[in-house]
Amino acid sequence: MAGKTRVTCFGCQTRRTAEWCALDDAELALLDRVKQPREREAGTTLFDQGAPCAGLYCIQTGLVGIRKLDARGNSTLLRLCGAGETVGYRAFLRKSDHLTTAEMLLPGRVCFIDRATVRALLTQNPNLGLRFLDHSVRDADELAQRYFEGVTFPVRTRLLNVLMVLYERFGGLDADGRAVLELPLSRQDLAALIGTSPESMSRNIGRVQDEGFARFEGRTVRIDDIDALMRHLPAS
Amino acid sequence: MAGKTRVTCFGCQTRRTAEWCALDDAELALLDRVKQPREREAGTTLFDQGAPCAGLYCIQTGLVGIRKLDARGNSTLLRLCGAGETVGYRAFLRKSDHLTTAEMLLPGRVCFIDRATVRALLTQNPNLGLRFLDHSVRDADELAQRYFEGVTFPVRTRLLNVLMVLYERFGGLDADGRAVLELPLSRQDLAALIGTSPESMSRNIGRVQDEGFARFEGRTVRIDDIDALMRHLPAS
DNA sequence: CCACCGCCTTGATAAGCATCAATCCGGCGC
DNA sequence: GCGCCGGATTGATGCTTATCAAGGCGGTGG
Repeated sequence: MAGKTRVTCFGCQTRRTAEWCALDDAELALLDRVKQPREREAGTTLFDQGAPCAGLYCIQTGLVGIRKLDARGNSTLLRLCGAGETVGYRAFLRKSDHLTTAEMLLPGRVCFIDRATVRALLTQNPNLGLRFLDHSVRDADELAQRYFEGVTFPVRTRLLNVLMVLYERFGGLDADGRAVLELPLSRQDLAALIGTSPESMSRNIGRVQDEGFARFEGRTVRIDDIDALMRHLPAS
Repeated sequence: MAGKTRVTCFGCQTRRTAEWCALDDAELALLDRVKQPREREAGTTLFDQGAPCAGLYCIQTGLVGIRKLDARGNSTLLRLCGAGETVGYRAFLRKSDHLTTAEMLLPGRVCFIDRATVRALLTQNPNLGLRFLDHSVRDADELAQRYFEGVTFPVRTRLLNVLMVLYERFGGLDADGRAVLELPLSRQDLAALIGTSPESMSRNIGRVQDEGFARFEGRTVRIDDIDALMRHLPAS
């Protein structure tokens, strides 16, 4: 136990921004009792495309990537999920197999909540369903936006776009007050995130560097002039 | 009134497959009282991208296309909605402006249900929310699939794909037992539906004709060998 | 009938992108 | 150190697609 805090759902900071804040104390106690927290390494999967849905996964720390594959080995990152987010809920609500794979991109702690418990909580507390409804609507809106960008904008534009999105989520200012972003992704995952090949990603990174928008050193990105970058983006 | 049937929500055949089947008789009576049915011509819009959400639209007959535009005139058809479907619910649930435009592609009758009524019904009947949750999950799944196809498959494959989807929905067999599909869309809308230009659509139609998959005569498509067509599709 | 207009097609051209292949780089184990 | 391996880059090539431009085709209204 030494050095390993026992985190209850009550004390879980991320819960407040998530679906589970709809629960009352009794329901939360149930959730706390049955949840199965587990530390997971980067690269491991929470569930795999085509597998039946065993339950939900609530991310406490770390980063999860939602992937979609096809028979010929094409792979795409549909979205990134961070602390507080619950993944796997669509297959659960659909009552069918997972259409995607959830993979740990950064190590972290994830709680598993079995199907039966979720079903019990959902029937007992209608507000929980409404929270999932909110989540699903946001997901759908985001996917629509990504589809639109995917079929209308070239790779360079999508790259600049995703850089801004990642900056808002993972970026900050360095000691000199300059914008810095530590990418939580490999180049090939970055490519998969905007739906292109690693080679095209590499070339376009070089291109936006030549254009002076950003400097890439490994996984750290320095953005010299954020305003200039944003002016080059299409109105979103 | 002659020749114009007064359709109540009770008698509405399409309701049974839609969100509103969650309502009891009293709630249905309320819906029937406040709903505003209206015949709409092709080309008119139910709501426009950027406009505030006034309420929901329940399609009785006809076909509605959900469009997304950007400042530079790019247009994409995100999805087609037919009889029984309710559109505009995402903006309503998000409590913000519409992110898309809903346009009549075929003429038909659409009922408008104002915001206040929907909100009242939603708080009163938790099952209604769960129905919308189902709808939203299906939308999100479909959009994920479309995004994946959009960034991984070339136009020809996406065309064959959409032809099969449209065939399942609008197709049938002619007198000789051959598969026929009457397209409810212009060529440019067909192009917008798979995220390409009208020129590329035209060329790829010619190509699948040369390959013998289908024959296009105006908006009617004759598919000689459906099995051969399906074998050429990537495993979905 | 003719002019007009939108939709569709076709052609020519250039840009974007995937693919294959070779190379380079950094980390890790031996 | 040395070899190995996966990720990343770079180059060469060809396919795919967008774009611009021109022309056809089918309506509708004068």
